[in-house]
Amino acid sequence: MRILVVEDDTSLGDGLCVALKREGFTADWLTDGLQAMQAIEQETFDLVILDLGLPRMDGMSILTKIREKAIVVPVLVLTARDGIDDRVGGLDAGADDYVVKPFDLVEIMARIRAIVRRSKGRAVSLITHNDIELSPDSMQVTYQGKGVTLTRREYVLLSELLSRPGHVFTRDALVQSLYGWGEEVESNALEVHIHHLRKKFYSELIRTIRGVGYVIEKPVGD
Amino acid sequence: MRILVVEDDTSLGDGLCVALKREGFTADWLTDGLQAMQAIEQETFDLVILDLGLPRMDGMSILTKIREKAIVVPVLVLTARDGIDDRVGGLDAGADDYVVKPFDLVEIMARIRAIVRRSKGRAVSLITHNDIELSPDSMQVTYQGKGVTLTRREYVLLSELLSRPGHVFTRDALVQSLYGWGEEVESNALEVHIHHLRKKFYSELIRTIRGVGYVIEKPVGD
DNA sequence: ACCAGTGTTAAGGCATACTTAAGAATAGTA
DNA sequence: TACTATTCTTAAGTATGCCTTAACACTGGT
Repeated sequence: MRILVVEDDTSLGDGLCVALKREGFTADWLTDGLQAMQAIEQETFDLVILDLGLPRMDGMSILTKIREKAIVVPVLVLTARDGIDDRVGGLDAGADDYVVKPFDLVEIMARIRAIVRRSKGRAVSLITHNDIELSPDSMQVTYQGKGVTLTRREYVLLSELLSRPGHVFTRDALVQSLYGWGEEVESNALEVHIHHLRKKFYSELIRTIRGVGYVIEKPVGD
Repeated sequence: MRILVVEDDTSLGDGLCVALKREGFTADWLTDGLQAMQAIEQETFDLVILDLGLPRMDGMSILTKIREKAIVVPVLVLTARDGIDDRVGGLDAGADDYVVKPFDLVEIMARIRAIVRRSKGRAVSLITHNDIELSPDSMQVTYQGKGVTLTRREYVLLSELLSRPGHVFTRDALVQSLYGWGEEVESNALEVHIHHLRKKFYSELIRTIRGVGYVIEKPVGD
């Protein structure tokens, strides 16, 4: 579950990222509006948390452009002002929710969970990779047409890797997405799970980048 | 099958909820328009029963907003007035049906079942799975031709699971569809009901996904 | 060839789920 | 309203299987 935080206030952006990671999300953080727009176009996020006051390209323009380009991603707007017209403008421009700064972390987390839950219910995004089909909606996985039973950890790990083929996930990133920040694991549990996944599918599925982490190869052609 | 009742008249709202629960639905009840709008955005309901005269945000605005936001949920509108223009306005705004107060409980229940059936896209209101037949209308269930007596909770649980074979329902989702948010349950009641269902049918009917929830296997093929 | 990093395997611990039964709650009836 | 029957929840004990651990084998890089 990948979330992009676009916020130029350093302490706020950092705090949000930490809090998000603690909740088990993967959080990326950008402070620049133009960079953010490019990231949104090129990568896939499950949610964008968008401050309105940004350098180089303001939040409202980003929001408008996202909807113009029909990019399907929920957006949670942050603003320092609490003017009604801003709120209305934001919602009109296609924001999924709206939070006025300063906000309570607990509250914003609840809203984030609500948005993510909602959007998951809508989009039936079926992840496909070679002969593997993974439907986040029903938690079902098939390989060459046959159903494959994955345990919870295996499922989380696989869906994380499959969410961005070609992207190298560091061991730390994967461990974090499996366990959050609370309880660190101090053994080779991750490697064991990788092993099980390779066994249930085929061993070339997940490539090891020695000293770094793991990747799923991009399908041919790309 | 989860239904949201939005009605500021206490006795009417309460009466509707009781009647709905008796029919095997899960009913949540709100009296405030704004709260209702938020609930509709954040939760998932199979039907909204909407009074037009509401505090803070009137029914027609809610209805309009639901359709603006493209939230997919059937709406049954209640109104005290019987003016034709209201009726037309409501239907134009996207109501699925329209009932004028005071109404007969039996009649409204029939309409509710009709709407729900229609929205599920089932021509025949009969859910079949292997040797199990479940008719939403009468709350009757047969297994291998013989009638099986299910209690209300068992029925709700089974119909929820059967509504989407192959879909993994998380424990939370099932608890919510059984109880709404009125009364939370804090024990293993869900597991007990699952146990009873397996006993009344066969234990392989419901598969456990450890750490996640439960599924009914898709029949062979796909 | 050595060493750090990674793969493989198996077993024990522990969280999760099942089972059972009894006491609350609810619905039905007079 | 009170009484009874059914249904639901709670709780405790038991069973199950996933996850971690750890020990050892392997692999690639220097």
